[in-house]
Amino acid sequence: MRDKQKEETRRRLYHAALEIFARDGVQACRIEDIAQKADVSRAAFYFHFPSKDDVLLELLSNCETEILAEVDKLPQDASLKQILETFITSTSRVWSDPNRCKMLIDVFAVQVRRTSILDDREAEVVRASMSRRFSACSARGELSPVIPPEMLSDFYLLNCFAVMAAWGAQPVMPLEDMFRGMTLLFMNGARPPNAQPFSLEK
Amino acid sequence: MRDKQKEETRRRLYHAALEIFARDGVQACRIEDIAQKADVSRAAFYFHFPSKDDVLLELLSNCETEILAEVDKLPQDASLKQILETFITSTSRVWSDPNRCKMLIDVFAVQVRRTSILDDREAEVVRASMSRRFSACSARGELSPVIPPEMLSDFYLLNCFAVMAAWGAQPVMPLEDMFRGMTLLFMNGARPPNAQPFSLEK
DNA sequence: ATTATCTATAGATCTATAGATAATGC
DNA sequence: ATTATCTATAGATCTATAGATAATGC
Repeated sequence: MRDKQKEETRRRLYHAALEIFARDGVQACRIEDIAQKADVSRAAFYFHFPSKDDVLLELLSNCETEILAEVDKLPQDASLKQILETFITSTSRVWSDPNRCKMLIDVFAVQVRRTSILDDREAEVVRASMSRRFSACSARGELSPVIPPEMLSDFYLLNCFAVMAAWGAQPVMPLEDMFRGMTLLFMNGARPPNAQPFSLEK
Repeated sequence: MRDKQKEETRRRLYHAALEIFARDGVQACRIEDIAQKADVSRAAFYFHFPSKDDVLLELLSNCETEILAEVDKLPQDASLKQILETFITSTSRVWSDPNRCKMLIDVFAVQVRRTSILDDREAEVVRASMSRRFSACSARGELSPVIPPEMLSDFYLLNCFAVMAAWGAQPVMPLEDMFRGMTLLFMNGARPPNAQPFSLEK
């Protein structure tokens, strides 16, 4: 009963925060307004969330769970094409939500600051899952052996985040189309189709 | 004389801020401490910089100027290889500085939040210059014609920033080596060397 | 005299914490 | 009685601004 009340308060604060973020901006908004909308004191907000940023990380975590729900339905031996198609479709659906997309840039910025990009892979479920998928595909020869598959996966996800941040700032085309263009670039490279492999001096 | 005094105060505040950032972290540090180190009042800081973030943007701008000084020495018709070599060498030299590199993640986060990634290309000198270089290379057939060269340039720079942020968090190898690996991935793609071009359904 | 630079300070907001309230476990 | 949740509040820090000081231009 006490636990239920606690979760209910936390849930109200979470949704109130997202509303106020969307209205005033994450940085500019006052925690007082969030608490007021959730009918609790300002200090109650801090009891549940150390800071505004932690609300954004929870939003990210919820979105990741939604995305993974679809990707995890694929069989263990799904092809890279299937995996990326599914990931692109679900990610663009989840983040195209007109309220969520306003927070994309802030979510990205928090994510950058909070997690050292190379570390802590298991803490982020999408990162962990995609890393395993990329490894499986690499073992089947679907990826270049030059770079470790976990690193390829990290670079791919980072490019996805960049696409989302860019799209959040200025949605010139559907998010899904931007993902597709970036994915083809990631897989095929920026050199012309029939050119020799690109190399550097050293 | 008044101008000289103003610039001198601003310069002192800028360097004091970088010292305090390196000591306490950008988010955690107090502006009071910066002002104290520069021997001015806290309000004087705000007179020169709207916020801590603006100090970081000035740091970024100074680094960009250093990097461009070398890239701009190259002839108009420099090859993509020459351009990327020069960019990688100067960028890794500029940011490997042990004091600067502590701020890489914060600089990246500010950059993400401040500039909508697709907009305002001319405001950032490196972005503008690399965009022109990529366009010239594209016109000579050195880049894939599928994606506009300005977009390729943006993606490349974003990957550079990602590499820097990752390296700042955990420098497992020299920054320059990370740049080289990322550049080869960017140009050649993640598919295996002799595979067919990767495509998606749609 | 006017203007730009900077200080002193008021008011807003945040962060930390002592304590009130109500649920839980004995 | 003990503990978890939340409030009230003190103290820290930030942001905005009125005004002091000193340089500039007439």
